Amino acid sequence: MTSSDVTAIGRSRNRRGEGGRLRDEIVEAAVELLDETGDERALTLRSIARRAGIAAPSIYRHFPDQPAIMLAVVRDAFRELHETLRAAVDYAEAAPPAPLLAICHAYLDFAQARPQRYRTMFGGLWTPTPGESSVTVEDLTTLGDVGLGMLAEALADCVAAGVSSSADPAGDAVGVWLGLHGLAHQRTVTHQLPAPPDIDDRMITALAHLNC
Amino acid sequence: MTSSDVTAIGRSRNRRGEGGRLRDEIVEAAVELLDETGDERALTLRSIARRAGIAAPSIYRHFPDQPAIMLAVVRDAFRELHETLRAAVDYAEAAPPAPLLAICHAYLDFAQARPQRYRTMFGGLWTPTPGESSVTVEDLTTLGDVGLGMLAEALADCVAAGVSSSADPAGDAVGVWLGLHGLAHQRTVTHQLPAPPDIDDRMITALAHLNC
DNA sequence: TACGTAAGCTATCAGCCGTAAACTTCCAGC
DNA sequence: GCTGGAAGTTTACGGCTGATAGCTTACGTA
Repeated sequence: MTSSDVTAIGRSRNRRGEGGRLRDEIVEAAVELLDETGDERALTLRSIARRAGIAAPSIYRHFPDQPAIMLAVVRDAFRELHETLRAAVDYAEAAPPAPLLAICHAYLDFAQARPQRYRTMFGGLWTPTPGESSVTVEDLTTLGDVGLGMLAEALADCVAAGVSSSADPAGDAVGVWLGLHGLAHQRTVTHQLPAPPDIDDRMITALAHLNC
Repeated sequence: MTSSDVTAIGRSRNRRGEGGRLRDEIVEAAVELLDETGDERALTLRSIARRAGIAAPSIYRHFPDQPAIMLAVVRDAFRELHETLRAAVDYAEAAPPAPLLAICHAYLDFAQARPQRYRTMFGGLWTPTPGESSVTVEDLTTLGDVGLGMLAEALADCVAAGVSSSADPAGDAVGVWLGLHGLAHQRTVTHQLPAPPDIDDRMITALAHLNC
């Protein structure tokens, strides 16, 4: 046993009904670890426990598995992303294409502010082998659909307002999202891209068929 | 020690000057493992050795590190990608935009045929912590530039031939690549995308400003 | 005030990992 | 034929991992 596995002295136990609070602390510790190291391999059961200041087996009170923690982290990140996008589209009440652009930029900002979390969300690596974990697949496939729906709606509004010439807003929204994803994902890996500074708007304009 | 760590009986040692042959076998074993498991965490020194039918420490004759194997795998994959793209553009001698489309489709086909390797190439996760490994950073940033250059050239030809209205072929080529990357990368994660079947050409046409 | 139970801990297991050091085998050239 | 070195092996060490079983502590309720 390593000495760092020993419980931190400062922590005081939660009250009777509030044991669930530790659950949030565990997820929080995992997120911190992910943001700092940028390596989801560093999110071991034990390292998370160390970071949260608890003993490793205490995690099993709140999560059945180690992959279950990853799922919680990713789910949290998706919830945060959806809230961000929702806030962006609510804020931009101006005429199209302003809401669409707001969503797109909010998406890119989200990814840039949390590169490691973004990469983990969409990297697909944390996905556990089916049957070996408590995490089920249907949980995952629908996680990204909310954002896509908002994008499709905003693009349809653009078409209705005459600022987009898209003949298939639903299909083109997927294209817009894939373009955003490529840009966002690559930025999480490197900033060495020889891209022009307005690459964001160029891609969005082209993929959404704006002003054309 | 696990019994599976024992050397396979069948292997016969390489001749005097041909020790380097094992190097290729090691990389090959790593690639097989990556393609099968889809998890770069499975590419451990020992699992690679088991797969190659050798003892684990034998790897150190050919690689200083475990990350060095990953670099070799990724480098190999990039070389293969570049050869594929080169072949595609050589084959398509037709007038623009045929070469551009050929490159793009070859790129997407490459990713779809080797999803795990593609994700590893661009996932950024295998990148070792600087200073802790023999792998240097300058090795990595330039790995993808070759393909980008080919793309830019093909796009410039399109502009010259009047089939693209791009005002900045070099910059837009980056956009095209990012779009392709988003599409290719997301496909390596899931096929559940609600994308129209012609999403590839839609994105390429839009990002490259073809026929417009 | 006594007690049941939630909350978290200690101790421990088996398994895998990367790596170092020293040993064996066998070929190539003198 | 002898010998040196290349090729690869065996053995071993320390450290980390996920997980289980059973213990302690303290709080809310009856």
